[in-house]
Amino acid sequence: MSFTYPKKEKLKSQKLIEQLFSEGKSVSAYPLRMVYLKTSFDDDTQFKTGVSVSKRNFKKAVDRNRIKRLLREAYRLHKSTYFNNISPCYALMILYLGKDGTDFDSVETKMKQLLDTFSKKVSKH
RNA sequence: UGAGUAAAUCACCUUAUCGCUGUUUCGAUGUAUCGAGAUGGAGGAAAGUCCGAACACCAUAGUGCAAUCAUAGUGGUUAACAGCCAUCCGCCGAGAGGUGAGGAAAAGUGCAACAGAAAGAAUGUACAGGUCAUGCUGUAGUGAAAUCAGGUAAACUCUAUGUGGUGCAAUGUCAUGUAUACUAGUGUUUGAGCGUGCACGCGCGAUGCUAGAGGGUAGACAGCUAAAGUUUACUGGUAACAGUAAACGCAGAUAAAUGAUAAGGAUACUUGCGAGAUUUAUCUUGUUGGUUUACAGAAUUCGGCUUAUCGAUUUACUUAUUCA
Repeated sequence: MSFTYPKKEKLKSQKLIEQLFSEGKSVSAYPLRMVYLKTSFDDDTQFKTGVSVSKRNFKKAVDRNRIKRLLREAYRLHKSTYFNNISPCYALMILYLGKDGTDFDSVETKMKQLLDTFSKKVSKH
């Protein structure tokens, strides 16, 4: 697994996302929260991940874009270190719950925590 | 040099590493992907969605009436506009300039603070004049306005002109799925209902329409970026703008790309320290550290308007002072 985040690994199907939010479980490391669901994909990808920032907390599109970019970047850089030992397929959605802006360092540390707790929780079962 | 006015331009940069996305070339095969290379990848407002269009569909979007809304000196400009340019007039400013919702008050209705006897209905008080007599006439006094065909139309109104609707989630093709099922009402050529309020006309229309309850899909491609295009030069025009020539080929994402990190530099501000100048508390400059670098993110595409915006630069002009 490399540091890439191509189109295939993005969660796009509206149906799957609805299913994810209604049936999925979640872990959180404030201000981040990850919803996940065990599933399977038609193509070979193991994970499909989406990123979301509430319009309620960030009114301006620039701020939302900025945070989504930071989230994607942090996910991209750290997913390989935590996901190598996981075998089943998962759909993931990472949410940003905070109301204030942030920087890359804090997002990175929180992302590590989040992925760590996720991988531990999943590998138990 | 100070103060100011009006236009125009720019919107931090460079390198390295790791990524995202469009196009294209080559190679590999499991024929749809992978790998490698090359090359594009946010704005002046991309924003608000306020006007005007292109384009698409709604019977050939057709006629009349009504309503609504918009515009409002004059002339020009444009595909079009409520925009823009020029100019007249009013108001503001010492000026460069700014600003205006600038058609009509003898069609009608309404409204007018304070002051004042009285505010659209009539005349009161004082003085003077005049008459047989009388607010009959003038002056004073209040006020923006006191009979003047008064003011007011960012009050109704009238006049002139314009105005069909829905918007790229339009629309078309392919794929996938399915229910021409059930209940009630209504209707089938003597026509329910639909297409804009009404009327006419025209068209669609029975596997219909309305209501209830319920089921399914929600993917791909086209539309989708060559355009009333951008830049430069010349010509015409006071100008908006138009014409000619040359060059360029300039984002196309879709849970939505254009990013992250590190280093260095630049701009502005500033703490401390140092130097210089003088008007002795200001300016110029060196260095170290710190803080800044705004508003803001394409979503069918253009022309405008409006709003947000740290700052920087250029040009033209006005005015004050000094010098010649």
